[in-house]
Amino acid sequence: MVNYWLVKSEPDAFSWDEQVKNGVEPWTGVRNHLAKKHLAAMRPGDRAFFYHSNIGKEIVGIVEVVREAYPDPSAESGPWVCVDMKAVKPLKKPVTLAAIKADPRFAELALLKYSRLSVGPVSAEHWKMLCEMGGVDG
DNA sequence: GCCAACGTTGGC
DNA sequence: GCCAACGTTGGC
Repeated sequence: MVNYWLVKSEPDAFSWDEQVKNGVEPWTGVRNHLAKKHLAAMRPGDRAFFYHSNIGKEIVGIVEVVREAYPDPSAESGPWVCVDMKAVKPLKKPVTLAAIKADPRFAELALLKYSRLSVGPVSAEHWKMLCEMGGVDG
């Protein structure tokens, strides 16, 4: 069973271009308990949208989880975890936040419902719709 | 255990 | 630069 997710990054801190260039990258720095719960639920093979927050405000690519949650080396203390992500492919056409908001079918999407959550689930239906909007196959 | 104050995130 | 949402902290 493959699950789908959406992860946010400020491109100033870590961008899709860097993800592509580096290949496999640890997804670190999550300091929110709900987001951490989502990280811990990820399994190798799960896929996630890579979203640029603040600058761009659009989904720019698809990544795949290659290593399940392990202790976040960037955390000095606490129970924080990270996963390793691998770039799969960019969207042919980035899907903007404005475009997502304009479609009422996305009202329940975690990205909209919990705007400050940096890691959230995406339903299979939403995944398919967003891939179509982005011009790629899931 | 409640709640006000404060900090951070992220959209606008 | 502002503000809303939300998490955290600290006084009581």
